[in-house]
Amino acid sequence: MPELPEVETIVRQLRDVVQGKSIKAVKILDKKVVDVRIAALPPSTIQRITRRGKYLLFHLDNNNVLLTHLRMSGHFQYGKEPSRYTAAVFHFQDGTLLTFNEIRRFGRMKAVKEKQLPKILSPLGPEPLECSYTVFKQRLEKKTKSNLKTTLMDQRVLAGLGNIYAQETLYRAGINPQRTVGTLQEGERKKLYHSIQSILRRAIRQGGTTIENYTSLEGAGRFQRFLAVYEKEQCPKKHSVQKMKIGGRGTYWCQKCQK
DNA sequence: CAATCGTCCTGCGGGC
DNA sequence: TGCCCGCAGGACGATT
Repeated sequence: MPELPEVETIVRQLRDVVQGKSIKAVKILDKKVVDVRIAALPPSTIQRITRRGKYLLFHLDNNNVLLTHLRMSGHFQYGKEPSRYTAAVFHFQDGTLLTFNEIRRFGRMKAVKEKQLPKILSPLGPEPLECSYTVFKQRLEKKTKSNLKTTLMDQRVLAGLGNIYAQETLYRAGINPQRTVGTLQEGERKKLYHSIQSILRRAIRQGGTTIENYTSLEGAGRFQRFLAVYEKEQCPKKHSVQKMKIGGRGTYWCQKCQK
């Protein structure tokens, strides 16, 4: 499940291989996943590739943007022939190709105008890695009665954390995911803030986490080596890890390390 | 306001 | 061995 570090990794790799290239033709194989209007756009060059939260954006000519969300299993492949999961194929002027693939068909790619972006992206909270502690604290203040882990995954509060990194940051901060936001002491909140910063940075450095479907363009990420609780039986201190549902989502945590 | 539930969709694992 | 069933999960809307 691509979260911020995985999307950031993919964005960086896409920049290396397709930024600046001219799109000759787009073939859409799954109309549910990919907006058919994309095939009708005038021939364009990929000017820039950016990320906002878990969204990935291809900025084309004429202020057109391909707004992409990978959800659970969306992924790109460069220079490989389409597979049964390919939703769209981008053919470039130089003869190379990029495929957008989606196994579970939850991912989306749509065409929007640059001008529409502020409005479309306005519900999103700040970028975790560009967010000061003061802003982080302010964001949490609006959710004092809510469950902490669910709040970390709420894209309107902070944009980019998903199920894996919410659990990992809480472990590192030593905080029980069942806690309510308002019960955090100042010291705990600071520790959580710093955990988010360091885990996301490290995960990006490691090329993301590869669990099941996620592969970046260059293959597997390496952060799964550093996971402390997610899908683990023991935490790094060899305590047994619990699993429970929080907000309907599987949650791993250590009863001894997280209070 | 917060939590829960249903929906979308497919692969996979458990059970028999 | 093979089939069927149910689960998982990000976002979002509807309901409790």
